[in-house]
Amino acid sequence: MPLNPADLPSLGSAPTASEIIVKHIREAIVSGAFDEGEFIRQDDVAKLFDVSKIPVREALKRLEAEGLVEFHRNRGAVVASISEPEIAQIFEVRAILESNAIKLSVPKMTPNTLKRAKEYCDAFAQETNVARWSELNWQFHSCLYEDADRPFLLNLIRSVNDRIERYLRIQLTLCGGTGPDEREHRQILAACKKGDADKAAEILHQHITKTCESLLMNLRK
Amino acid sequence: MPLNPADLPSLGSAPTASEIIVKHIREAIVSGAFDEGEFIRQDDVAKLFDVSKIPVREALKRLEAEGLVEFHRNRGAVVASISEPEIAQIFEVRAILESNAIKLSVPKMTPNTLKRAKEYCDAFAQETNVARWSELNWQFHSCLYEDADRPFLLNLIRSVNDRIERYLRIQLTLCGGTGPDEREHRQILAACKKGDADKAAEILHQHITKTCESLLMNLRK
DNA sequence: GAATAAAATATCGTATCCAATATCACATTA
DNA sequence: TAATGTGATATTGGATACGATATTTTATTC
Repeated sequence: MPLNPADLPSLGSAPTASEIIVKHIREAIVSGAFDEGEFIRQDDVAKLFDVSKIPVREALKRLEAEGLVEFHRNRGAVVASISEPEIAQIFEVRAILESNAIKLSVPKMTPNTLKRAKEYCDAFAQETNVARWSELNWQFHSCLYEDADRPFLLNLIRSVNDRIERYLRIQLTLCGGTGPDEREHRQILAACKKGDADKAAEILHQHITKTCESLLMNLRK
Repeated sequence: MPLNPADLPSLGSAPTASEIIVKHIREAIVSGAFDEGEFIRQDDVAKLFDVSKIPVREALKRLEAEGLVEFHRNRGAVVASISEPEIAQIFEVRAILESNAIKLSVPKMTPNTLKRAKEYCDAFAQETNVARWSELNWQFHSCLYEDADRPFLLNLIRSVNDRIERYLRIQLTLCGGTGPDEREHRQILAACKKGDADKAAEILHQHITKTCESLLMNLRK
């Protein structure tokens, strides 16, 4: 049998209440639907999903481990607020991880991946909706790392990205415009097409660093 | 008052039951006290700490997010077992993160840090107890990254290390001997003393890669 | 008005219960 | 005998109700 039975049950069965809640709250935080520092009331969430508080508390504990919420003892969970130095450090880690990921990916990159990346890039250039823009941005970035075939690294990159996406969206909502981003994306893509892994990594590193600087500048105003 | 009262309660007050349980189970998994794939029964843990199931379940959800346990639906939590390719990927990420961390740290490294690192290194060379050896190994490594002043990066490195420490300990228990490790530690230390950040990063990268190869070899037998 | 006391609110945790499901031993059948 | 079906059991996932504790807000007193 080609399938390992031990791996299937957790994948095949319906998600638990706590899993569903984790997913929704994570999405709400990442997308910026919650305000920074806003309290997430257990009772409110429980009523919203029509469940008891137990799965809600489990969900919040999980999100705490992901760095998306913080617990204040006997006061509850708040949407994690990230200081400027922390944002800078998270972007720094992004630059490190993603430049290494693309370096591993480029030598194995398929024409199909390049085609998909170009499509995301084109769609990204035309999009005006913030949520969709953010989605396409991630699609573009992550598909450049996929051929590296490093699921652990890719999951880590996703988790690190989740922590700062709300700030990127806030910036974009306030300031609009993705001009320099698109140009840099095309440069990265060109380096990938040429098979120049080091060049792609270098541009990507600069791209992420620049995004961070721009974000911090806009956040300070 | 120089302190913000809102930030204190979570730091100053006694940990919650769930926090205590997280800490103990994490330690038990990391240290290898649990067998890989072993079920962690909610009732057993609850009785052990003399609490109800709720804080236990919250603790297990947290550890799931950290990658230390896996849930099998309606069967419970098991100690996460990591496949060989996953181990290789985790070590690869370690090499990436830690070599970058030491690169950031070396230019700012204080004489005191170098002194502490040497002490850990010396103690490491004489130690025979596995748990203590592992502790000193981490102390040595992490103190080399501290002067970088990047708490987010350091926490990430710790979390990644936690996932594989149980395998390192198993290897050490079975095979003993830390000869090559100690020599490489001294080489890293020498590069740090000289202020050669790139050299330190390079040796560290090789050191971690070699540790991984050696671990996989021993695990396969 | 400032300091203290009391009430309201929400979390953290307990105890008990129930339903769904996975496992295992056993019985049945081909 | 081997494969399949069938309970019995155990454990999880979750509900409910309650108590304890800590924080915030309101009210009261000086």
